Amino acid sequence: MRTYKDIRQIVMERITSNEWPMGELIPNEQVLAEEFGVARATVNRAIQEIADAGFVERRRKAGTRVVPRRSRDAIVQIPVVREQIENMGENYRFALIARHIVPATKAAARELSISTGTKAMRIVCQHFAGNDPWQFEERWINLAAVPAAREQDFTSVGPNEWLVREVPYSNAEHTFRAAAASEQQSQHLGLGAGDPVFVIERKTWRRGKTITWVQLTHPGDRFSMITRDDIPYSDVASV
Amino acid sequence: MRTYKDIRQIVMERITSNEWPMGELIPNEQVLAEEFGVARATVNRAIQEIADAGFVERRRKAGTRVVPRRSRDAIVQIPVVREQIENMGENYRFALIARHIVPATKAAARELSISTGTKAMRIVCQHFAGNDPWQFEERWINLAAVPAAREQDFTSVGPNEWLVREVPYSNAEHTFRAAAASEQQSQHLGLGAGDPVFVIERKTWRRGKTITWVQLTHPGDRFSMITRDDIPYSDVASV
DNA sequence: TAGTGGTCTAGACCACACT
DNA sequence: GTGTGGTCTAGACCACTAT
Repeated sequence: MRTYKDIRQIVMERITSNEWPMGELIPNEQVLAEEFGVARATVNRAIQEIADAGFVERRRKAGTRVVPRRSRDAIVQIPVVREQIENMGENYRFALIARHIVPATKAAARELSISTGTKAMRIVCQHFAGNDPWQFEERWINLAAVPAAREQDFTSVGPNEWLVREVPYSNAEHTFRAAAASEQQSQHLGLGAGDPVFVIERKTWRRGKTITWVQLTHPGDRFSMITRDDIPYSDVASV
Repeated sequence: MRTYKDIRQIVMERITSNEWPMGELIPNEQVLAEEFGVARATVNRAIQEIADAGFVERRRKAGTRVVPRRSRDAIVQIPVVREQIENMGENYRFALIARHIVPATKAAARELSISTGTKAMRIVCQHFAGNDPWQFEERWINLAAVPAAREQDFTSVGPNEWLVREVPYSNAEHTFRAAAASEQQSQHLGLGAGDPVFVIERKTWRRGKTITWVQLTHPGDRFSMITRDDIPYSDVASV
């Protein structure tokens, strides 16, 4: 018997082979159910998932249409620094450089959505792969959102690992960019001044309160992010 | 009546509020169906989608368990350069710098999975936002995979737009990194030698044949990628 | 108004993996 | 062996929207 997965694959093949051209309507559920000899609900599930993946658009009465241009999404795994280093077979080490409770700078206040001058926690630290510096971390924590951070000294458990445990479900915004290393960054990363660095900037919040804002800086010559984006539900050979 | 979306949200709230703690089993479908007064299939659909989003793991006989640590995925929209520039309200312009059919270099042959010295198409071009250089493009096309490229001069339609039309459904691998601008890159992007650039590298293939390998270089001080990652199916305020 | 997708149900049977 | 999730069905009714 044909399962919804079979149907999902057949439909995807008809799309990717241009048997059903971009921009055109495909047969309706009733017709496909008869063709495949299954209930309409089975066809519905198959095509529903294809629509979720963005290859077709469905509208009541109008029918289901192959989406014209496939704008490509990449799913990037934001690395968890300890895991990333250990997966490389290197020894992970973390070093706290500074931990202060100080008035927020203008930039920090803007990112944390607090008033300039409000006290917040500033943390600077660094992560090593073996003996090589891997990541330099500059962080602000909004103490109004996470008051328990006051009790943490962050010498043994890094701020990220602690925050992930403390506030497991938060929204996030990431920015990736290339920059020239600041003097402090280049010193801690063992680079020359102005050398290129890859910066991941992350802001997380929950229920309207910003929790933390952090800049993670990596040596440009030793870091990259890779993502592999295959056509789902398809037999298009992936290698 | 309660819909599967209601149930999906209620279940997500129980997860994100730690009412159902990380690592623990949640009640089985039958129990939840009775609690919510719906059919088991309705509960199944709700939790299935939560499992697809990665918040729970389901195993027959073992039940459904809240996934312990939420490793964060970011969904990055790979920009389509023309759209990106036009969305900024700038005028898009494209300029072909070189188009040759030449023996593949060692690096190009490796990336295209062809023998060193096999003839392939080399394209160098550049994209402008208004009068400012925005992206410098260095591309190889595998002529064995896309023979029709020989007939294209790529003076009016850029190679990317042409390839997207010619081979709409291909698999892809993206790499993001920071680098120092090469001499050619810095000249065309109006940068100083060694200035930081953000490089997007893309390789696409279909049915085992690599189609193209391209490096897209952007001025580090004018380019970044941003991604916003909200907890789905949840009322966790997103601002 | 009519045609399409969206969803639910009650029941059934199956596949898997823990015991 | 047995309890869980995985899937299918036939029918039903609803929601939306193109015409």
